[in-house]
Amino acid sequence: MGDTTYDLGKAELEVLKVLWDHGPAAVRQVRQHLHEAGRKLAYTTVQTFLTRLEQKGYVTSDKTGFAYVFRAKLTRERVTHSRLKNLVQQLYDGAAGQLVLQLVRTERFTKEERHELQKLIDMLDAKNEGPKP
Amino acid sequence: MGDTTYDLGKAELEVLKVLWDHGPAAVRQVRQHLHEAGRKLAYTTVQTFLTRLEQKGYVTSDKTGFAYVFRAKLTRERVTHSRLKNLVQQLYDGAAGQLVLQLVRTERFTKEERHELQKLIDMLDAKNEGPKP
DNA sequence: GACGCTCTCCGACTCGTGTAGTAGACTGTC
DNA sequence: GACAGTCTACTACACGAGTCGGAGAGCGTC
Repeated sequence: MGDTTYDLGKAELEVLKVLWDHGPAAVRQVRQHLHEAGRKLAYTTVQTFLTRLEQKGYVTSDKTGFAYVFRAKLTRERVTHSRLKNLVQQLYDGAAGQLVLQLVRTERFTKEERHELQKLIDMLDAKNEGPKP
Repeated sequence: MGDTTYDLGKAELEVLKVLWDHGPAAVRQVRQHLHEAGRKLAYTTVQTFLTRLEQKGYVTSDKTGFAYVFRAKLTRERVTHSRLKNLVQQLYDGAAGQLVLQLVRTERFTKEERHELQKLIDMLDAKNEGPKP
């Protein structure tokens, strides 16, 4: 489960991200948010993306009021996971650890993140004392 | 430095990966390796990719013997880094920690990797007691 | 009830990527 | 020195993604 590879273009993802960050929205609102993020697109362009996303089953729409309101169906976590899986697969033949190490090596972390990370590792350590995958 | 975004298509990356995994090679060898990995491509297709990679500056070629031998210029680490940066940027607005957490939460690690990770965190903890980027 | 605004639907165009064929150059062998 | 095999260079084409415009439908307002 969850091994699906979601084919999202760069721009499609931007649109989806607006829905994640700001919740359900109509074309106009989405476009507005994109504008504010420095992304100038024609109304119909945004609409095209939303329509395509819907065709792919990644968002749903319902027409309560005047215009269709779009809502993300696919979660950010799922996309992250899929993207990472892909990355790990393509670059490291599936050895995820290598990637995390590379990440931890090169990225900056806040103190909170380091703590959180520490906790997770402790959990991993605990969990991996015996049970099966 | 190193913030460049490398535009590599899926197939281009596969080819580049062969060079990473097996070292410099001519078209025929690359094609051979791809075949062994279950990827059947016409000779000229592979050649096209190598040429394009060279045009983009990601590989170099030199004609010592009969045929051109291609060598990766771009490293796997750079691509990983760039890809991750992109991912983090696109999905989390640059908050890398979030991604690592998600990764550590959902991926499996070997004992060695956990140790290595632990070491890195210790280093991070030490390093982040004061100095700036 | 006509005007204007906003929405949706559909079509269209461009560019990059994936894929490959053909023509001609080169090299080694009899 | 002619032939067979291999290499390179150039060209081509399809498809998806990114981008947008125009035609027509709904709705609110004077």
